[in-house]
Amino acid sequence: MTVRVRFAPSPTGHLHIGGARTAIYNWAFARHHGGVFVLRIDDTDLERSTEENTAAILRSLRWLGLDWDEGPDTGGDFGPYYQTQRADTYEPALEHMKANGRAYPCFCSSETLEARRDTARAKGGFSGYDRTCRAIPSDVAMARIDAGEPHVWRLAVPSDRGDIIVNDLIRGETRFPGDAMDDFILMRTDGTATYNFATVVDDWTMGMTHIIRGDDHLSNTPRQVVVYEALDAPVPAFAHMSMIFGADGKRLSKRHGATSLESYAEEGYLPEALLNYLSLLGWSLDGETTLFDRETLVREFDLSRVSTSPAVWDPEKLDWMNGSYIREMDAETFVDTMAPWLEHAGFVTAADFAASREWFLKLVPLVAERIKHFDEIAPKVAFLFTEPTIEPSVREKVLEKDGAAAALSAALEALAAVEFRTEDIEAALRTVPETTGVKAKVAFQAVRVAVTGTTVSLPLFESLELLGKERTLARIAAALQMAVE
RNA sequence: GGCCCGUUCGUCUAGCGGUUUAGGACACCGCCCUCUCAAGGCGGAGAUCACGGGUUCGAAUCCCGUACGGGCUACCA
Repeated sequence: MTVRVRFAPSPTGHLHIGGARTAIYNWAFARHHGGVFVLRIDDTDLERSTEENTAAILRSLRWLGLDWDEGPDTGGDFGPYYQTQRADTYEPALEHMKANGRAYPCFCSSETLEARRDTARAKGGFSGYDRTCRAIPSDVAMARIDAGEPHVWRLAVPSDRGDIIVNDLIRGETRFPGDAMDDFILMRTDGTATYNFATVVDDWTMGMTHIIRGDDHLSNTPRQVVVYEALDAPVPAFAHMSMIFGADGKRLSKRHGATSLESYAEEGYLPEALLNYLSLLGWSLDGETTLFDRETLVREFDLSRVSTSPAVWDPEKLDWMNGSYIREMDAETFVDTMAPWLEHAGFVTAADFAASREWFLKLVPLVAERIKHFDEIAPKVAFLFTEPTIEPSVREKVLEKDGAAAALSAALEALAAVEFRTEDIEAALRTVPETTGVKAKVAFQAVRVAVTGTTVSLPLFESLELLGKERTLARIAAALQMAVE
């Protein structure tokens, strides 16, 4: 049997980290088994669902490198792939359940329901629907419906159903007491299907073989199992992964920082790194391997290795991992990736990149091992495109230090005499401590500040080569003025 | 309140009854490298396996309970 799995986000916002991981696991599972990965947009929350959000979610999934075999944009034999467009399948499903006595109309008002629930809960024990309307003879019920009385349709949980056992692929056997099962609402007064009814009908009619989702749905599973049974539909296999928490042990939310995948893209994280990191949040390849590519994930992914306990989102580890991927990039790709960041900073234009590609390629090794994500790049290379301003405190600490002026003067002279290549620049600057008696560290820091404006910079000799002789000498001369004043 | 799930270094995890002085990764600390910062190399500290009972010759691993955390308990999804 072909494996069919789905990712069914609600377009009420951008793709969240947790949703992204659910998508990855479903995708990896499908690809591992040569199955079908389906994307369905669960847009039944009309109030909050938007087309923009749907588009953003698709964009984020693609950015991650996930592809789907069936979905809203790709089509497929099991469409439509928007839940709102599947509403006409719920009515026949309900008819089936009416016919076999597994659905019944309920005329209880929300208010009486609420009151009964409160008293039941106060007494302790079962607080679900008390099945009042289940006792109404069907001809009476039909008459009331015909008379136009408002009603919902409820699931009739068989009284002899017994415990519902879910053999979860991640957590193993989970048993839910049958007598704690609620005759929950399938169809609302307005004729729309509730979540637990709609998803089951959708998953069934779309031929899903495995439902892989967050464990916030674990408690919904026995309810859904009973619906499958009432529909005489095959029950799919379930796998519930734990959720992602923030550092405080609460569900990850906005107050923990960026939670949408899009914001990570905007900060210059690489999709490969996010995929890798997210994969490892609740799954392990072998306990040792931390860096792996998409093909390895597909080859090795296994639900039995998915963790049962919640994982805490760790931005520092993501940073490390992203940095690691950045360092592994080849220079050409790096240049292409950094281009938009430098353009956005206003340093260069796309044309500059094409014209000076060699120059940019030289910049790569200097900056690659110093950033964790691409939005850190602009400040590090700013001195190459704009005139640095030297903070008074830096000026005092470095340029006005004893020997700094002498060192700058000597550096100016030595550099003026050489070709501007890294090796020659280094050789020239190394003569400065000898000729002036100024300590190398002091001399080099003076030059660094003169040229970059900062005490921390990219490697000095290489930086000077990239800056070029003219600009370098001008900046050192200007700094020398400051030093002697 | 009821039902369900979870609990191994700060964090992600390995571990599926003896091979464990509980392994790896991030973070942290130290040393090396070194023109600053990184990156890299080497080393270190860090977990009485939530707690309490069992079962067993033997338990992080199996069972029960307790605590704590989370989820569901809606005419939300």
